[in-house]
Amino acid sequence: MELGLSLGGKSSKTFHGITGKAHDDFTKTAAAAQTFTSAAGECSLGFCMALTINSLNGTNQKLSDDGYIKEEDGQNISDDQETSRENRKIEAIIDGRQKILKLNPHLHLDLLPPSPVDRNDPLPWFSDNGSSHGGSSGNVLPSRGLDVTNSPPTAAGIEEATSSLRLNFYSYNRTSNVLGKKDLELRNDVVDMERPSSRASDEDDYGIYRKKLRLTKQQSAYLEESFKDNSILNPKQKLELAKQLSLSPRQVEVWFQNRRARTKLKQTEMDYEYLKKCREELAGENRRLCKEVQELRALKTTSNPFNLQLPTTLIMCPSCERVAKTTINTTAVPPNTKLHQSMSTTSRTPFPLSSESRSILMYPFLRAPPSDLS
DNA sequence: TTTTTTCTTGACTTTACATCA
DNA sequence: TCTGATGTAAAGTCAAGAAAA
Repeated sequence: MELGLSLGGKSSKTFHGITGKAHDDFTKTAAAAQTFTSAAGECSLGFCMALTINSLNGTNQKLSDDGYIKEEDGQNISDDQETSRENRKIEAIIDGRQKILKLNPHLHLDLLPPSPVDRNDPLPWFSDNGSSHGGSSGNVLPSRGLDVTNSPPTAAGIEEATSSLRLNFYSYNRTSNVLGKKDLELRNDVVDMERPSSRASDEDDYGIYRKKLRLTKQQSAYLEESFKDNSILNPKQKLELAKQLSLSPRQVEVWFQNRRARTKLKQTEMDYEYLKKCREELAGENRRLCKEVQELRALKTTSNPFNLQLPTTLIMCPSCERVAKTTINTTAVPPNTKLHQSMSTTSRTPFPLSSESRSILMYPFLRAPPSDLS
């Protein structure tokens, strides 16, 4: 079987990307798309789209039991570039299908492969208060299948369901990367909707558009709570969480990786802002002190007119830790001498010094602030 | 109402490191 | 002790989709 994409209802080209189980579903989709086309008319979107399904035309792959596309003879299906180009339009079809659902909510579509996870297994928030999360219909998990038969879904419900539906819909074997043993185990055990790892572009090797999953608010909230408890999951916790949320362990792992990275980024930004503020405060303090030094120097010049341009020396008594400024070399004056006592008691400096000014004299390296601080 | 810009976030690749057989 | 395989965190990045302008 083969899917054909018809744009404008005039041309029909083959599509190799989806076969097997999806055929029946897409038969419905195609019919619905035509219904949609006739209902909405060609004028509404400027063009009309319909998906039709042709017989399999020598395709070399089939859909495996787990919903993944398998190659039978090793030939890469992406070789058909023309087909790949057509595949890019699948996304538009999906969007169109959403519109179809809005027009005909009783249309039943279930494109998903059988899920190993019990769809009726309630999420924790269900078991807590029994309330369903917003937008979804009852106990039908938004990330599992799309059943629009029973109750007309809301727009949000459609979006939630279809976002995950796309994820399942586009699942296939990861052929571009080497799979680790654990990956294979996870895929076999839990993962039924693992998406391709290759992200060389927004379309994969088969030319199918990658659609981005959006976690529901409930899923995000539950992950947030888990992150508060423990920002790093061990494999067991990861599997448990994935099962509870009906996500793949890989998705949970990626979510936690991103969460850690973005938490760290926010923390770094906060640290930067704090340090920036400290720097500004210190720069202001430095400017104030430099200004005071200038004032003191000016005061020194005016109050000591006889201060000649003689070599000066700052000295500090090792016993009393008092500073003296003199034009003679008194560093060799031994303590407890008359000269030392005279310096210590009467003329430590040529002018009175405040404690702050003394400290400045003791640290004469304090000069004008660096240019980057001023 | 439509278009453009910005932000959020799910997912990917690469690298480095730890552990184990 | 060395080596290769494996798993995973961190850093950087891309891009879809939502939100804001």
